[in-house]
Amino acid sequence: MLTGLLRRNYSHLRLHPPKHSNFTTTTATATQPLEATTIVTLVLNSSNPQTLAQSLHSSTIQWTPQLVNAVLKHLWNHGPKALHFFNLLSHHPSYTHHASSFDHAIDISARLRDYRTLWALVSRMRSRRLGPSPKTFAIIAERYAAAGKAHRAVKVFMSMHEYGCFQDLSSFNTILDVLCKSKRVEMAYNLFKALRGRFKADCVSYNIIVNGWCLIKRTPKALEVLKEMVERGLTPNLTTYNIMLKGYFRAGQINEAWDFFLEMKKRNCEIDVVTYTSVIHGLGVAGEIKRARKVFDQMVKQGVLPSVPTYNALIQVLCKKDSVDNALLVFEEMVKMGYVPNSTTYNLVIRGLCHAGEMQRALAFMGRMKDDECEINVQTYNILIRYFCDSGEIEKGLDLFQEMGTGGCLPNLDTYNILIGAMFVRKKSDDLLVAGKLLVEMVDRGFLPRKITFNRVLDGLLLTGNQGFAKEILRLQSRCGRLPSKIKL
DNA sequence: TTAGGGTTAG
Repeated sequence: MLTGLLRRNYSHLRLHPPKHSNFTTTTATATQPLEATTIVTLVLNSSNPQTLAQSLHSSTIQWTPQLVNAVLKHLWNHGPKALHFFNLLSHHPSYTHHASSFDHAIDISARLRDYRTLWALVSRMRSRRLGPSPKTFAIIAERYAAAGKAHRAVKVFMSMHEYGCFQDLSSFNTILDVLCKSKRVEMAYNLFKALRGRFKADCVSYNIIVNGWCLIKRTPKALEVLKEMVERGLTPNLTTYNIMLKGYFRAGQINEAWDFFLEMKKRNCEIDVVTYTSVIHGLGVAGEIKRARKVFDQMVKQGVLPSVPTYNALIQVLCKKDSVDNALLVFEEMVKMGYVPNSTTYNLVIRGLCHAGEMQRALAFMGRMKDDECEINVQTYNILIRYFCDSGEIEKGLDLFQEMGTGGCLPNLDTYNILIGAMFVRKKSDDLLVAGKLLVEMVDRGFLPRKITFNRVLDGLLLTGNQGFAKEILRLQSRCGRLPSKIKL
């Protein structure tokens, strides 16, 4: 009965795209082969594994690793379906998976925290002599670290040789970088000190560690490592200096950053576009728009051409600290100069417009992305959905959400969190039902909601008299291992 | 996938 009620009131919130959706008109990835999006629709709509297998095994589809990888990429935000697709295709009579597709499938299982499937895939890969490669281990280590299992990441690295994959300096550097990027810098530094002799740590290894300390805003530590590097006879390069410069800005040490920049110039460092981009961004974030502009003009005079990221940096800080209209002037200027704005550029402008309350102009830019064949990504949708919801136009947010379901861009964890959060503002009982339905759907797609999300939805459903649905959610919460400690089923 | 520059909000 409950599902009937939901279907009646919220049919606009489709769980799956309709059979004959306007898939190709809403997808922005025009560079992908058309077939990939067609196959994605097929996989998303099918409920019968046998019929799906038949379709996938039919001789009309010319499978290539590129096509398989494109489909997996599209299904990235629906992990269970992605793995289902990968498995069905594993039984194809003549096609066999490429190593890169195995890497994708391993990446997806890791993100679902389905470690059993992950290691089963690694075994299959090995028995078919397709790997695992250092890249496979980089993926696995990164996912373990991102899931808060940094020790497992290190263990995986240490056991690589048991899978016929020998550790060398580059895989050592990879694990250091993985740990640093997940903010486990202390652990990375200890591993580095323990093994730097064995692997003959190079300039790259030191740069990774220096960057690690900078990422957690501990610039004195970064300087210490930099000194150590020199003492051991390694020469810092431009990358080292760019890391340090960015680190000062990130830590809010604007004067130190500026002095460091001047020092780099004085010492005739071959300052590059990355250096200038960091300075422009750093000054802008600190509110020093005029100085940022000056540096931008200066770089052109020095013969260093701005890049798309340079324009992005300037556009972002203008949106934040100046005005979106000035940012738009820069946007049009870059286009006139022959630069091709990327998704980030558009997203920055769209966010700027949303922030200024110009929702219609923001939507117009989304249309311009389509015209320019620029990929509309999940961030683009998330920005617009968030601001529509924040400004009380929840229906428009839901419309965009629905467009995602039928387009080539599936919602991610952020999308669900934004929308579920928005379902509480109107204090409408029906909204809570939608929140519950979104919660069910996100779990179905392999996302793990936070405990607080479950609790809020549960409270809401109980308060609005939806005891039945609340019970269903509670069971779901239990299955996800997110049960509050006090409650027993 | 061996290192550095745009995506995040209040």
